Amino acid sequence: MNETPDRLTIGALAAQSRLSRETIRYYERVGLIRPSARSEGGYRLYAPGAVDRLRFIRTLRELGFTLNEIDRLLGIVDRDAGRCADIGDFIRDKRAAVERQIERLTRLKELLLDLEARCPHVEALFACPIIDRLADERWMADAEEGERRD
Amino acid sequence: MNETPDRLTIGALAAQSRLSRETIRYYERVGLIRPSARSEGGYRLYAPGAVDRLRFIRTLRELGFTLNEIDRLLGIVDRDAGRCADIGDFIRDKRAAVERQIERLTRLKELLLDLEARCPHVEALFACPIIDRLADERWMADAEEGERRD
DNA sequence: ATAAACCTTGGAGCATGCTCCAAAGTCAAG
DNA sequence: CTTGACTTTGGAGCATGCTCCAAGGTTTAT
Repeated sequence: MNETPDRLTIGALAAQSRLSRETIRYYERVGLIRPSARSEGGYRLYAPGAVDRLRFIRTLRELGFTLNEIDRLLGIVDRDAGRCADIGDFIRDKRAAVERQIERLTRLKELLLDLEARCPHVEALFACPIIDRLADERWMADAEEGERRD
Repeated sequence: MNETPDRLTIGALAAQSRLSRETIRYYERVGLIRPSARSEGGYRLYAPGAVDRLRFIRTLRELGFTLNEIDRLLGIVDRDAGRCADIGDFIRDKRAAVERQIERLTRLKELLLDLEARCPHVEALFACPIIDRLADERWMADAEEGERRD
């Protein structure tokens, strides 16, 4: 009594989600996912929806979210009103952070495109003005409030 | 004989770069930055350009670059032909990764905006279709090549 | 009924990137 | 010339997110 189209073992889930078995078990330990059942012998069995859940987690990880932040968003997925405390603030802050990151990445992309165009001539690379000055306040993280100069 | 407008101590540099002294020393240990001089008593003294260098590093860190990747880009800054080996490939790959990340973040932003509009009514949140289905192939990391299903 | 392929738990180990500390020396202001 | 703020080195410790392993049980194909 085991794997069927709607009961994946951890290995099958790993293959479909492109995460390792170990990572899936690790995510279980920290509370991000649980098998929907166990076989008689104790094997974890997952519903097919677990594949989407893990891809959601993987995507957010690749975008720089911590497992803790992902857990908060999964609180919505799980309709867990408890984990949704202050979720509004969280979402607003995250959206703002994502917007800032998009802006910065866009400027970084331009720098990289500039560098790319100068390759493969190292001399030309060295002449890149942004790199040369290492200063472009439109791109770089700035001081923001709180900075005091002596 | 010490701090002047063009000879910052580590504390002043930390304040201006918004990194801690400890972090700056750590970056020195791993080769990202070096003081341009030392005082008689052994204090690190930095040229003002160090502020930009550290802001460059901080920005790239915040965008998800590893210290190792940052070191490669600093190889260009330092006109170090040695560290520039294969830099063209590196830049191309990075530019592509940055582009992909911008795309994904843009879609994520849309999800977050949707969720934000549904706040603060938890019921409405739970009704978010993307969250509900946890599937949006336009946004989610996908399988790509290499995935085999049994 | 046996082998190959899979799974279990528990715990150790590791890479990255900091962060903190103690004991001691340096510096600038009054 | 003392005091208090600052700095030094070296090393330990820590948070995150995996990753690997051993010893053993389960499944399934033959």
